[in-house]
Amino acid sequence: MNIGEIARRAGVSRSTVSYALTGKRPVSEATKRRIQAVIDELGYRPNAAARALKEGRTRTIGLVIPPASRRLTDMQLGFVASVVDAAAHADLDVLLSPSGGEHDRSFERVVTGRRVDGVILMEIRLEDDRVARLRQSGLPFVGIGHTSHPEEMSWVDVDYERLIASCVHHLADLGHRHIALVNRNAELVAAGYGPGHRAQAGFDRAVAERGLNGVRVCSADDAQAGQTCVERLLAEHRELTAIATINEAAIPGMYRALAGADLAVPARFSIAGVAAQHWAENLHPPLTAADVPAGQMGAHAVELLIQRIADPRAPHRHLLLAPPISLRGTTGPARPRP
Amino acid sequence: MNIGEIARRAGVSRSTVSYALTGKRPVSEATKRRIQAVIDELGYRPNAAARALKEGRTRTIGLVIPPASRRLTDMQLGFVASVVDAAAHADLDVLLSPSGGEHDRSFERVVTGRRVDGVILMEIRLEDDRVARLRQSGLPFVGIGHTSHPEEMSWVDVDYERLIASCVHHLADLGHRHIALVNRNAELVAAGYGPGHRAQAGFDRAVAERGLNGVRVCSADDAQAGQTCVERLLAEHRELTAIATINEAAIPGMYRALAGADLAVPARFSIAGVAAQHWAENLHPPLTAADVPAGQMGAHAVELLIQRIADPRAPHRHLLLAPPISLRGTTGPARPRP
DNA sequence: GGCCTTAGCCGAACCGATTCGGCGAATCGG
DNA sequence: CCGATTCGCCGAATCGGTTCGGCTAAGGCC
Repeated sequence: MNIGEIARRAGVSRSTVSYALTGKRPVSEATKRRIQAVIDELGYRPNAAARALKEGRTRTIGLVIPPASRRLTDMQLGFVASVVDAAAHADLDVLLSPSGGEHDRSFERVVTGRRVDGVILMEIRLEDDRVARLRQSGLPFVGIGHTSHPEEMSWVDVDYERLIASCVHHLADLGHRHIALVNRNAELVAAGYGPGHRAQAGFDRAVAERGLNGVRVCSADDAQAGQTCVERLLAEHRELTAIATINEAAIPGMYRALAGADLAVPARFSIAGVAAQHWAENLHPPLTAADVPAGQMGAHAVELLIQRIADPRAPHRHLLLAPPISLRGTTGPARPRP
Repeated sequence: MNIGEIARRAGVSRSTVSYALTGKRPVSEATKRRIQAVIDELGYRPNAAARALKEGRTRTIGLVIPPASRRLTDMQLGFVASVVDAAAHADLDVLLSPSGGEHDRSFERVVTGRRVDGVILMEIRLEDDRVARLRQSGLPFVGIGHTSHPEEMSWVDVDYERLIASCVHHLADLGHRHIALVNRNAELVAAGYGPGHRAQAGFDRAVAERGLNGVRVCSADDAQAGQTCVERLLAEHRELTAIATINEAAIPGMYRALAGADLAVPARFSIAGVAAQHWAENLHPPLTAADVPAGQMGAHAVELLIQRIADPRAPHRHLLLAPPISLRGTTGPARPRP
């Protein structure tokens, strides 16, 4: 079921079959039809490996995700889904590669084995050696997130700094003077996870600008941890009346901690955050949050990558998204705690 | 940076480099070291396409997931993660292919373009034409889930029938006489989604065996739908005291509906279900459920697939998992509703 | 009618690996 | 010391496509 077989049955040469399929040289209508008939009959598809070998491109992109052991957040899941979707629309296949854990063999295979035409990198650290690795390999790549040298690569990202600042300003406008930031898990932030650092920066800036009392804490990325984190927070900072957060997964636990402390939301306590729209809407009550358009981001990343593959020496492009805050009713006027 | 370059710099032939790397023929230690030195210096990796072309295998497996538009359940996410993980451990790459939506081009490419050595198929319908397609193509594949002809393919699956029956028996043992089954969304079940049908079968069987009053409903797969579904259920069946469910995503909404109706769990109302362990544990209160070991299932699927690739004519193997119910405190003795 | 263009097709080289047959030298047994 | 094995390596074929140069016949032009 190779091109030679098709050629033989159609009574033409292999090159003619190839040209009939790609259209890169003229082939008579009659011959085209004859070839197509044979192809349909035998269900022939060109061998991807042979084509990749000769053409020097694989029509495949790599998607580097956090290691499987770590659970993806709802937002990350949205990225993956939209990347896969956008790639499918562009007739590209997606090769998944978990990295950051123990098996960096997968990442190495993808980067250096010429298995893909380009790479989309998720969960980027401020100093990320995968970026260095990709840069030196010359493989086109686009980040979802960026490093401390944003100009040296193409990326799309969420402007966590600005968004968290917006949350703080929003809360301050409502009269809140004592606000906590609940960040992602401490190891991630310590390892230089960009969103974690930028959220801190935005929080600090807004707190300073408004002359507020700000507290920063980290919580592991699950509901249980969110609950104990906020319980402690409430106990240790009795004047606290609001929380800003980028830790999606911990939010249900925060709700529980507040309910347990008899602090109704938003009557007695306010929460605002940055989260995937789907997640924010499905919380109860729905979270007032900057809705990260995960679906668009993945699509943009694919688009950027396709351009980069087409012209690897074009200047880098960046896309910093700062969606507006959707008021859903978890923030209200400050009321001092009893 | 191809094998010829390495060979030239090491002063040997290309075949010797190949044999030095694969070890399929003896090569002297001295030559091996010399070759390895050149390889390390240049950072050479064999071209995957060329190797795939010659060897006739790609060292890649395809993972066919539900279309990106649909959100993956926590359980499905667990499958994906564990498949990727297990594949990485076996030095296999994973090609993602969304299917079932509009872009079945991706599926066709994977199946017929010889881009993968085998396929893992998720979310299988009782009558699934992708299975027919794969069978006729001769490509080895393993299902996570199975069709109405279970003997004609290899698969791993959760014994929903037995597990839901166990839930019902457990509830009956606690004295519940009026039990509802909350299934996955209606379209999916109508389309012949296996777990949905088998859950119904198990529910009906157990209800009949214990002479109970059983109600079957479907709920869309999100919290909001779960809430309205249970609210209606409670209103229309005032004697109901327990729910069995396989609809993970709807459970938080069910909790809310019960709380809204002043039915404390488990004091006045009981819930038992089938869910990913991680999900059940992170609910509040933690759900009494048969914990689907999503992680193991993905690993098993990969293992089965590897065997199948190695010997495509070996008899099919099946793995039907029926994990025990973990009592976490959402079920208690029946108490008639006011 | 002769010459030039062009459409339409063929043959062969090539991409970068694997793999098989074979060859020279070293080793071994008798 | 000679024939048989074994070791270590090479050369060439091969996988299945794409692509380039070239050939033939038909058509256009003066």
